[in-house]
Amino acid sequence: MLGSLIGDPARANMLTALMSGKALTASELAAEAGVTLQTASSHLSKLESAALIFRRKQGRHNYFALAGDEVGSVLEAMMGLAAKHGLTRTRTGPKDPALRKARVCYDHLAGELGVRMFDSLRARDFLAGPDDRLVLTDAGTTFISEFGVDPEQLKSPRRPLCKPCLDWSARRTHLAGILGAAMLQRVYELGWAARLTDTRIIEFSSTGERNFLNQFTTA
Amino acid sequence: MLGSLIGDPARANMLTALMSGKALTASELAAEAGVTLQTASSHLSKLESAALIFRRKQGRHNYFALAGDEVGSVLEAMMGLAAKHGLTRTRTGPKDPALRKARVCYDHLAGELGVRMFDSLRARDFLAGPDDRLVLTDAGTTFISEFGVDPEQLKSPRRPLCKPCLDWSARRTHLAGILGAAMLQRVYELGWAARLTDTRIIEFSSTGERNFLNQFTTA
DNA sequence: CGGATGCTTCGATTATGATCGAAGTATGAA
DNA sequence: TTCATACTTCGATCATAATCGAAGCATCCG
Repeated sequence: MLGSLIGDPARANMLTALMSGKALTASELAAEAGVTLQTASSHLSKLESAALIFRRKQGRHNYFALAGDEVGSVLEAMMGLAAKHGLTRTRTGPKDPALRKARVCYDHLAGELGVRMFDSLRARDFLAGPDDRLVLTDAGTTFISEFGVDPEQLKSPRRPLCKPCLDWSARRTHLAGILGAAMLQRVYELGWAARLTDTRIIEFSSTGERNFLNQFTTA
Repeated sequence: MLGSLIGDPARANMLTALMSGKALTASELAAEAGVTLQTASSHLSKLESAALIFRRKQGRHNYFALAGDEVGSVLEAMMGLAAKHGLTRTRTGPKDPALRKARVCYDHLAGELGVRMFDSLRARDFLAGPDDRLVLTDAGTTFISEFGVDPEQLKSPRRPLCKPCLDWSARRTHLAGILGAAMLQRVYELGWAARLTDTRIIEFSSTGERNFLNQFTTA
């Protein structure tokens, strides 16, 4: 059944990664999904059997890609509806504590710290409006400016400024959109954290984490 | 997660029944799904929490319906893909012959007649390009103008003009996008067909259907 | 050739969620 | 008012499938 195939978070994350249009190896997809290679292999076999993806073997590398535009289109429609309705994933996210704590989701911060940031911005009225129409308040604009994010660089006709993104591990919302991406970039610039190579883990230094928690207080 | 919500067979069967556009009671939906009333109730609660359906209580009866045309559209796309890939456990498309023939998919024509329109436009080179980049040809622009659709009103920065949409019942493509919606509106204006109240069925008069088949010939 | 890397397959573990019996509440009808 | 019907909620049961360690196969590279 298509729904249950896509409904598994690990498979959903792999399909999401493949929606970029790039062909990825099993190892890369395992990292995207935050599962072991054997688990990923098992999932990929199911997706392939369902003709949602196809594989191309190059030596010892297996490259996987979405089977066609129709697949991508349906996935996109589903994600759009899911995003609009703020649907909760049933899995609680990856086992790896580091991934649970802070990781890359597309291009913004996810995990407990990602949720923390969102909650903080919400609690302090830096973000306002219902989840499907989040806006940055004047106070919020001031806040991010002082944090080092230039509001002027956030304008884009094609991508929302603020967008809630349902966090896989925390079952709550973290901040996506242009602002989410810019905030993560700023965290990198400040040297508070860095992305571990070939994973989605974002590793904070102890000082960086302390600074982050202070900056994005929920008290 | 949307996928897993829809992926459960009982829920899938209930959603399928609701795609007719009619509101059904919990008891009716339990029968559709082949589960007890208490199980159905539990499932319906989940679907309602996910805003995929809404309920209307009339005395002791609870009527459930899909939350909107958008939900129906996504479900239809999923089912179309599932059917095409042989992933479905149930019959392809609705059992109601009227729904199979012509129904609303979001805001455009689906079903056999919807596929017929698309095939016709394709066969006569009114639409060109690969499916992910469909464009209206000059001949096509002339054709739709003569049909009574104003090309100037079709411009939108936010929505594609032509877009293929996988048809649930026919396992083939029907036309979505602005043009698809405009064409359906025109069919209504011409009095060839009308949407049945409280359903997604589009009912053609015999004259209307004859005219439609002539207009969108595949010969 | 031997060791490293990429990946598949097997099998045991366990978290998850569908399921239904039981019980309770709300509404309708006689 | 009593009984029937529609539906919700609770909780125990258990089937399912995701998960990863272990092992094996295929390919690459020094």
